[in-house]
Amino acid sequence: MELEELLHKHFGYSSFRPGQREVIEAILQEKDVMALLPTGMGKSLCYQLPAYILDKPVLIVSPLLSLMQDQVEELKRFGEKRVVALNSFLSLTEKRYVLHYLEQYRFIFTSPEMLLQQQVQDKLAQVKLGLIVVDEAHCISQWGYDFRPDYLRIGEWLSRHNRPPLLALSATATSKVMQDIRETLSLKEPFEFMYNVDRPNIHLGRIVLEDKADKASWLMRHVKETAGPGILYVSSRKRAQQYSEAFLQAGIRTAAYHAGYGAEDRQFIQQQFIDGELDWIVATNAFGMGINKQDIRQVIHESMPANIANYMQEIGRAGRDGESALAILLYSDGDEELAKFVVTGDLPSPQHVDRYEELISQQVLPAQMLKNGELGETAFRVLDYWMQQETKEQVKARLNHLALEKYHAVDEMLKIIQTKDCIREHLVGYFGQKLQKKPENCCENCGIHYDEIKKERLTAEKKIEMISWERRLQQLLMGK
DNA sequence: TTACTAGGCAAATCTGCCTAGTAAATCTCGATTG
Repeated sequence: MELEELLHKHFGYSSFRPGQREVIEAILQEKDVMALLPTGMGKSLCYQLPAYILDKPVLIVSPLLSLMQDQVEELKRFGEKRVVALNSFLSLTEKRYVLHYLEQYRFIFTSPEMLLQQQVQDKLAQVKLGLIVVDEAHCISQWGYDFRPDYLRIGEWLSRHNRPPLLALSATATSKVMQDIRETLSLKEPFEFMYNVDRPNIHLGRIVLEDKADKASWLMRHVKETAGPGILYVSSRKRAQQYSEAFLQAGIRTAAYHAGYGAEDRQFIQQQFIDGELDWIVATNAFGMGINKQDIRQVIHESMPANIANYMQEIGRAGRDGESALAILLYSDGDEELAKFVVTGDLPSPQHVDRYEELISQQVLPAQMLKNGELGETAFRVLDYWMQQETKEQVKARLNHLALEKYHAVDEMLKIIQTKDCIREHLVGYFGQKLQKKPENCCENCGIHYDEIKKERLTAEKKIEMISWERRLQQLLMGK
């Protein structure tokens, strides 16, 4: 049967989206694949279809519990029952059950942390997997070194046994991220597919303001004059709270979103935003992964993103429907200092390294440091990982190098902000690509007609109102 | 590095200024605690 026929049979689609066919063919030829596809372009189909063709279980390593849940539900909507999320949501009994019948599932979603548990590995060794997928593989690079070291351990696990082909999926594709993925996962001469990173329908604004207060008044004005849906990214939970309250007082349907909220609240806010019940989300970088909302019209950064990869991911959430969208980065002098502080603030210090070694030599568990409050949980996890890998001096050098890399990444971002040339060209160039064509309203330096965009927004708002009869009808039927 | 907050103090009975202390993002798992 042709691939198209299989696609139609299993998912009801008549044709592939760009990249899907190439990726699937490579997998079927038992090649390792690194596929860099924008979110919302059907990344998951790249493993879903092969799962049916290969007729063997597929293991998907996913960074977020919520992402796993979403994907499990999506597959269930397609009528697939043999799908499971193996994570800490399961009770001990459930986990035991799932592990016992593991080979009977077609799709097994799990976290890196769970994957590294001995009992899980033992069981997986007995299952003949058809494909291993590392979803959102940029997390290896973004989180592995200084946040979730288990991302780096995935590679060790993979190299230990005879594995099936591996598919690394991501939407972030800087050369450094790609290199980290290749190395950590030991991809064997991978087939690589990379989409065009440019998103011509997103206008790239950059506005330099005096200070924080200036930003606040600019934002209030802007948000009142233009329509959402939009995401405002801020640098702290507290500020997310403050802005969302201010917007609410101005009569704008807004919610704050950050990791300080529980899973249920976050799910609820996210759903409200997706359903069009909120105009703005004011969020920390916790918001975004796995969000598939087509009509986000604006993404504004109130403070500097830590690096270009994050920036691209965050603005890339706008305009998935192909309609015009606006990304605005607000900057005031010295913003980079705070960004640098925040991204390196959690790294263990050389003193922590010495202390760790001291405790080891005294035959005291290093976790004592954590109990004494000598350093935070993240810092300890990172320190503990590296101290098991390398000598004291190597770890010190590594941590120093990590901090320098992070500073450098902030500086690269700053260059984008400060450039007097085309911002789009600069951004695309950072990903090793060449800009094909400059769109209208390209970027701040090429010229953006903000007034026209504002008008467009207002018309868009009316359109939304017209559609809402559907919603009203639904409410009537539901008796709300 | 920055910027907000609490607390102390002067001078006046509420307010303002200064200083020291503190906090600033991302996740999962599992052990411990109230």
